[in-house]
Amino acid sequence: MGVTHVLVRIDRISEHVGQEIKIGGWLYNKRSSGKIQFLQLRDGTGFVQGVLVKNQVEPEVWETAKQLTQESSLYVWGVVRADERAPSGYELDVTKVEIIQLAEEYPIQKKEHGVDFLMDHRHLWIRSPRQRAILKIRAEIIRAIQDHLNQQGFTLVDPPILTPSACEGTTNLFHTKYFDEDAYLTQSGQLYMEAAAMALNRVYSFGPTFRAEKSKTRRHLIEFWMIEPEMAFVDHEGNLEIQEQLVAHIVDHVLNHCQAELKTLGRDLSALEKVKAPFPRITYDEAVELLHREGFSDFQWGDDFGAPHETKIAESFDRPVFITHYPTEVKAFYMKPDPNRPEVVLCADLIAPEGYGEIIGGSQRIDDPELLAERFEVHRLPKEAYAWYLDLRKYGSVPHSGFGLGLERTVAWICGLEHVRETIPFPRMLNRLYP
RNA sequence: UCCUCAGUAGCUCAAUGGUAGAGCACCCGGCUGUUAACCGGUAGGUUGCAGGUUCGAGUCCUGCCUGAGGAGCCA
Repeated sequence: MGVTHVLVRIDRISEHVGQEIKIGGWLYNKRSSGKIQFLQLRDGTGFVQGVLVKNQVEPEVWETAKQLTQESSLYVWGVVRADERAPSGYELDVTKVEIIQLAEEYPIQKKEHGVDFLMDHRHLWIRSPRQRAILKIRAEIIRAIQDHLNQQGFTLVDPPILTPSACEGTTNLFHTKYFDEDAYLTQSGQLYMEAAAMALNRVYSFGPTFRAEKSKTRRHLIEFWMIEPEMAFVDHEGNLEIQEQLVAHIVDHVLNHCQAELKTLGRDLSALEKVKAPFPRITYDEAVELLHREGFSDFQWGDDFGAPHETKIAESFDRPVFITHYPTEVKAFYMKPDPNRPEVVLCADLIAPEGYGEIIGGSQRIDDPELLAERFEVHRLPKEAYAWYLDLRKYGSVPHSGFGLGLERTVAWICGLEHVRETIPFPRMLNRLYP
């Protein structure tokens, strides 16, 4: 028999007031005076302070506690007591301490550190309350997405990670070998999801994505995770409704399940509470007019928006905002042109509030085989490599739409973070492959 | 790839071209309610690397390396 079945989790400690319990955890910090010691304990589920008074515990227990170093692992026995002075409302009057391992001098201290130092120690940094809160919220966001999509009749489909060629043919891919052939790490599962939508109707993927871009900003990772839903028989307007319901559900779920974590992060909840469907929609044309009014007078129709433009547009709204009908030229080859106005496509980017930028890019896809072939010519894509994709329009093509939601940008926005590097356990960035 | 900034003790940072320092952490001692506890003490250095200017360089100059912020590109 293991020991875990008798351990109490710190997040359940309120159920054990007055009882003597055993917890397994780590010493997060220690404060002491001559005759009293305060042990700051964490077990991954929460934090609690253990208290030892010298003349109330066995001398061996006192001496054992005195030896403890920061991040030493240990079992602690003690009696749970409600205490208004404790941040969590509960304390543990320690009766016994058993050291599992006495930690060496711990590199991360309870003070400010530089980014480079913390990233070098990411494997330890994730133990801190703030990083723990972010990773918990990330997990709850994933749960909210899967719960919502499953409930809406979507089926999870996993596209390949090793691919024979580019999905969109624009960004730089990570090259590798597939025995004697060339292969690339996926930059999007979308084209495969279009195939899946013709088989299973409403589908979504959730997986890692790789971009070998020399991007070096607070919004970029080399390896990141995307949710890519694809829906048969759904048009542009239906696509937007599915997106706004999903995002509103994510925010609602986090507000309902992560109050403690949001508090740890100091997140402004009022900004999140405003995130209710429907979201405002403006066309690309209207966005350009808005930019002209707001000081970007040299912005030309036909240009794509940069980060400062997205931020300015987002500032005009208190909820995420859809920008629709971009010029065909600046968007991907598979997007369906507006039948009434072929110079723009039936697409939308969802821009998060507070300057977090684009969190969703989506569109209605081209379903006409001849038009799709034409787009291949314009974009100079090799038809042989995409023969299977073109097949989808030959054998029962239907109107369909889809989108990709960037998980890390969504986590950064909901958590109110400065940089996406904190939203993923071990970020892969331009200058970082370690740890 | 381009622009801007930075690199000094384990960490965070000071030091007018003139003896390299402080706080925190570690270690030792003190303290009965601490919240990044506090008080006293010990120890801790190839100032990113290579050149150059100078009587003298952490400081000025040149090149390189590493990192950060941003741009482009994107989610």
